[in-house]
Amino acid sequence: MRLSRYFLPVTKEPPADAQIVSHKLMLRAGLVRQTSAGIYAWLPMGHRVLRKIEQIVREEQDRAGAIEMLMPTIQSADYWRDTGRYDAYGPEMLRITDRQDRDLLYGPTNEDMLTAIFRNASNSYRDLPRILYHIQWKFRDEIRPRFGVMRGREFLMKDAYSFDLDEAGARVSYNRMFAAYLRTFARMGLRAIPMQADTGPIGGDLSHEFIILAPSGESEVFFHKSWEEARSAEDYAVDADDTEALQVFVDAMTADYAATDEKRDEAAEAALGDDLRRSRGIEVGHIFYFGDKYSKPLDFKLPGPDGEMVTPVGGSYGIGVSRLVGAIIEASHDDDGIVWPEPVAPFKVGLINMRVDDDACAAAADDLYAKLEAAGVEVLYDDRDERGGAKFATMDLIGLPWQLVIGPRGIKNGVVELKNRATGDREELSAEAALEKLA
RNA sequence: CGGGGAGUGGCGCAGCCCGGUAGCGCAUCUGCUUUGGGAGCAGAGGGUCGCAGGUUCGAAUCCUGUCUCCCCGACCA
Repeated sequence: MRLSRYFLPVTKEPPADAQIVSHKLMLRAGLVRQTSAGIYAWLPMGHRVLRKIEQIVREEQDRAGAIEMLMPTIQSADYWRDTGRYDAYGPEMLRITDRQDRDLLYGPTNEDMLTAIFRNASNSYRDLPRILYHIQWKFRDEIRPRFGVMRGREFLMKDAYSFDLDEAGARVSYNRMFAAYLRTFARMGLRAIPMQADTGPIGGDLSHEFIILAPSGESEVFFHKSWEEARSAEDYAVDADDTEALQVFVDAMTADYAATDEKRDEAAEAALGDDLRRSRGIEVGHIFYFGDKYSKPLDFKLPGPDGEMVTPVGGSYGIGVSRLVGAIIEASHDDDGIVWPEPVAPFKVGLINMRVDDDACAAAADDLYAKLEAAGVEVLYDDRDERGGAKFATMDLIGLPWQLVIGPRGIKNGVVELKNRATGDREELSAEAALEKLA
């Protein structure tokens, strides 16, 4: 993409409304624009990041055996009346009336609808277990939206729903999602810590929040120092179809203490002593088991293997996709701007032509741009008629992992400069070598 | 929802108290010079001051109402 033809409104100063660093940077780097309280338009650059994150989530859901579908944003109130949640949900749900005076709502979640759909379309225990998911916009009329996309009213969420014959089966589905979540966040360059969370009226231990450590986090969290170690997706490699191995994995990942403020265990913390860490955290995912909470009121029963009717049990599993954009920036930035982890970066390379009016420079940059594109490298080519300093500042702000600089100085010596945004390391090398390194 | 604050060119702000017909920085456009970390000089364009009513000869400024946004708190992907 040529920057001269792109839509990337970057600014030196953020609007006064923005408080936290990710919100400021998202506005300055031209990722989003606010259109109402807690509602955002995703500009081209932000949209690319959102899609990258969404795709990683999708791949890991698929790997875990979940099946993608898509449900609507607008739901009939009847789905919610059938589960008894229409009156229970409260003002956070945006209620709408259509021209026939039918009650509709903008979905804040989809348990009610999906359970009804799944119930009507499944016939026996052979249709279980299943995990279905979709990635769709939600609306929750938050009392006070804030922190940009971190607590918006409209947000993109991946929500999955499992259906199993019994609790033992549900635990397997739960474990699949548990492992998938750790891999998902690790692939985005995030260290997410699974923390015991409230299970509500169901009880049990099958509820975890996945927390990213960041000073701007909304909740205070406490954990064993072992979670400070960096981990990659490979550290979370486990065969989702190997039930036993999966349980061993989950047990290992929940062995070390980690709790949110609400679930603190003073005795456990005292036992940790100096190994206890405390931080602020951002919740990027939440998984929980809810038993027959929805299948029962919907009278969802299936003939079991022995001919007896069985009420399936389920869980739901959410990831805040749009929130992750903010969370990643909170976890990865410096004074100059965003530092995108490569897997979620909107472009891999920022190609800078230092002197647009220099024929040799322009020719070399055009050539390298064409070759990068041909090699399938996602490259943003700054071909604007700007001074070098302005281009460097823009590139640092938008945080692409690699900056490839072509200027008269290097051209003279037959080299280009490659800079790593995260480390600041620069090296001079031939255009061919740079191409090979980036392709 | 309770408490606080703010709406003035794209962004950040001043002007309001002490009414007299809108200003500054950044950004934008043109020209010249410049060109490896947000250039300099000269010139130019762009707002009628959230909206509605009222007071007044005259309202961005005073009064009333209303809408929107932000911050703190209780709640949450």
